[in-house]
Amino acid sequence: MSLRIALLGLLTASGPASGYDLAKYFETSLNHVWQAGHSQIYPELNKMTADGLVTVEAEGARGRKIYAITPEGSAQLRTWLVEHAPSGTVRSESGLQAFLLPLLDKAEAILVLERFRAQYASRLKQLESLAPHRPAGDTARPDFGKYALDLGLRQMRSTVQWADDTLAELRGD
Amino acid sequence: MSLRIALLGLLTASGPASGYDLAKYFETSLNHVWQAGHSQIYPELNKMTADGLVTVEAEGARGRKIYAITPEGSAQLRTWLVEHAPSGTVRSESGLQAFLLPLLDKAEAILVLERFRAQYASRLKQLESLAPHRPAGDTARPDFGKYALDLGLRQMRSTVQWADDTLAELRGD
DNA sequence: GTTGGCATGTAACCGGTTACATGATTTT
DNA sequence: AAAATCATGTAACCGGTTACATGCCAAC
Repeated sequence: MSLRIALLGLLTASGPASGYDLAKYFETSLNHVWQAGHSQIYPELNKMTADGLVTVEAEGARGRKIYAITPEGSAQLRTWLVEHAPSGTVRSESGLQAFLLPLLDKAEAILVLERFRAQYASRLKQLESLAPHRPAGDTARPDFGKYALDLGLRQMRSTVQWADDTLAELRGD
Repeated sequence: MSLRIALLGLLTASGPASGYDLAKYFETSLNHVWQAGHSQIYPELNKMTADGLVTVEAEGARGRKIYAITPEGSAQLRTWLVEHAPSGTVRSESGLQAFLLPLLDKAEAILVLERFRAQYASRLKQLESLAPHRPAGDTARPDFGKYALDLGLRQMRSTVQWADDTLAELRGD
């Protein structure tokens, strides 16, 4: 379900786009929140076309298909947003490593934490370099991604901060 | 893979336990980091037995099987912890809703955010009520879950804070 | 003319969820 | 005697990942 929603959301944010474009948008604007590769996107777009949520607006060179969201697609997107209570399931390999840290002796734990910190710091940097998605000169469409970006930044920062504090604690013992 | 690791970690943290016990530990100690239901756990324990990572130490009433981690299991757990760079994939329905918030008008966005805030606030409360897992009187084993709990608390707090700040912004406009 | 990016697709596999199924023991 | 909880399992399904496969067009 959520893949559909994400695709409908991106189509709304960007206007008509191809599967290829959408795959790229996943990598840039939506990457810290959801991700999907082309092998998942293309079949889904076909199903969504069959279900009337998107239409192939035009076909360009190299078999390129431009999809546009339909009114029914918009309606479904809106309904999901307003009605769907997001599932609370979390699966974080990093969190699992944090949980298991006490298994290691101090020196090893520090090494694991340093790798952890580096990974999140680089993701943070990446997010910081990401300006909210808005096509140049477009003031009509709302500022997509702005809130999610802020949320992502805060979460990344507190995660890096945790790693720093925990490293300091381990080193200080 | 990670399910195995989580099971090995729990067996290390708690000592020998049944699949049923482990399912409960998932709900309590590990819940904010990883989750798994019994239908996933039982088959996995059987596979892990076949692979020599755990053994059925004893069989109790009602077909209860007590599993213990083997040296090979410990080795594999340790290797994963030290060597495995956790994958950065994130899939957050909440984050997706945050991304899509600009689609809604102010009143609706506030409703969605309030639900969001309530959900995370209750998860935060739940985490706060969770003392780090340590069997009474046990000082031999390290303090499992302590770090992961701290990390989880920080992440929850900054998420709730984001919701509060965003609500304030929307209401102030 | 060959390399690289554009563009779409399929198939096998794996991990996780939901639902079904069964039976033993304890509590009320 | 009935209800709740303990305890283990299986099967169908679904979503996501990896790998395979193909062809077009532009730039060098």
